[in-house]
Amino acid sequence: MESDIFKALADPTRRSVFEKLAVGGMNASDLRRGMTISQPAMSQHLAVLRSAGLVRERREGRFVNYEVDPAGLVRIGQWLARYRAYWPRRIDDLKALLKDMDQ
Amino acid sequence: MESDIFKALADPTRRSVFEKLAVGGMNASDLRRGMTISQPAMSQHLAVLRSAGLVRERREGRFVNYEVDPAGLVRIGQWLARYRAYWPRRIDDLKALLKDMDQ
DNA sequence: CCGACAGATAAGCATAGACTTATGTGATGC
DNA sequence: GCATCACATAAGTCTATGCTTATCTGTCGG
Repeated sequence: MESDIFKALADPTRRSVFEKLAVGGMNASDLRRGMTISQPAMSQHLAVLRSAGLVRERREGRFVNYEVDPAGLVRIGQWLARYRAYWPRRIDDLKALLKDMDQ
Repeated sequence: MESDIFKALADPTRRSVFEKLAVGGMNASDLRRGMTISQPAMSQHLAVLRSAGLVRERREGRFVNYEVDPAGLVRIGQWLARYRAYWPRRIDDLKALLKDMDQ
């Protein structure tokens, strides 16, 4: 079910790619700038993100513009919503938990 | 960073274990009921969920009671919140997206 | 048409991860 | 004390996955 999404996000390289795309859509070459990653590797990562519904592509001449696909995020949101019962009820509890998690 | 959490949830067996625990805390043996999984495998899965902060344990005699740890869910929520900008703004857009995702 | 470029795909390799069987550890009951 | 139970850990195996190099597809400028 959600395996593809969580698998896609389990890889740190793919998470950085996704994060870059979240700032703004761009093509595969632009995504590579500043990252030590080969062209095929990037292409493969994008394919994984794409089939997980986290990213979508749009052909633009000989470039392919990638952008965040909200569908993937919504799928995670839906999964998370199933466990709403375990979310800290009071703001103070959440704050305390976040403080605990920091260290 | 979040690799441990997403890796933990990438496995379908671990997601079912987590889901079971979300209904109510129980020990490792109870968790195995109805699942075709060896005792060591369960123990290993629980260790992964535990070190991802998704589950926590409480010793009870010779049993170990496992339960959902809200900290893990909150961490996912925090990650998701970073991409709030891509969440459908209007309810209608969300509904339409969910409808699209169904088929 | 052709050379250069953007990107995808193929095939091989090396490591990570999920399983197995065997054994270790600690609590319980007789 | 000792057998048993609940669980953890060790070590080995097999598959999945992320990388590499090499090659293919498709688009552009001349």
